[in-house]
Amino acid sequence: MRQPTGEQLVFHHSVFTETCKIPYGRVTSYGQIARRIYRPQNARQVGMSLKNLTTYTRFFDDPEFQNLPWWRVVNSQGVISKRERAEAVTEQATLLRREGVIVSERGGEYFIDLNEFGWFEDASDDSKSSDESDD
DNA sequence: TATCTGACTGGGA
DNA sequence: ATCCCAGCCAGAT
Repeated sequence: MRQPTGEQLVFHHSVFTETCKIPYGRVTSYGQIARRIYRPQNARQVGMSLKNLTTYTRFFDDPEFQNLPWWRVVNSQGVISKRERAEAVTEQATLLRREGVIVSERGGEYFIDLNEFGWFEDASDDSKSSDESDD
């Protein structure tokens, strides 16, 4: 893997920063993060940033990235996205359940109800944003 | 340099 | 609702 350009580092840093903002017990989508960092066409790239999380986070000093909550990011349908490391999927489901997120199974996939646990900056979530408590 | 791939999405059939 | 697919764009070969 090559050294990311400064522009890419900015992108990755933005993704990590936004991911860290996702409240405990809530989830958001790759596309939503892309929108939040003003790169609406880069949802796939958001996934890549998280895929290479350990590689990219070492380019930054931010200690908050040490325990970055990558598991709070799912796809726009509320499904835990498939990936090369299949184990990471069940691992993500476990981490989410540990935070109280209800993760149900559908044909071998793990599904989260975004109406219940989804986090969106424009959502009028007045009752659900109060149950935060970092670990 | 050319081509393929993927932790994505939204829209059309 | 489900399936399919073109667009997307940085990384990997």
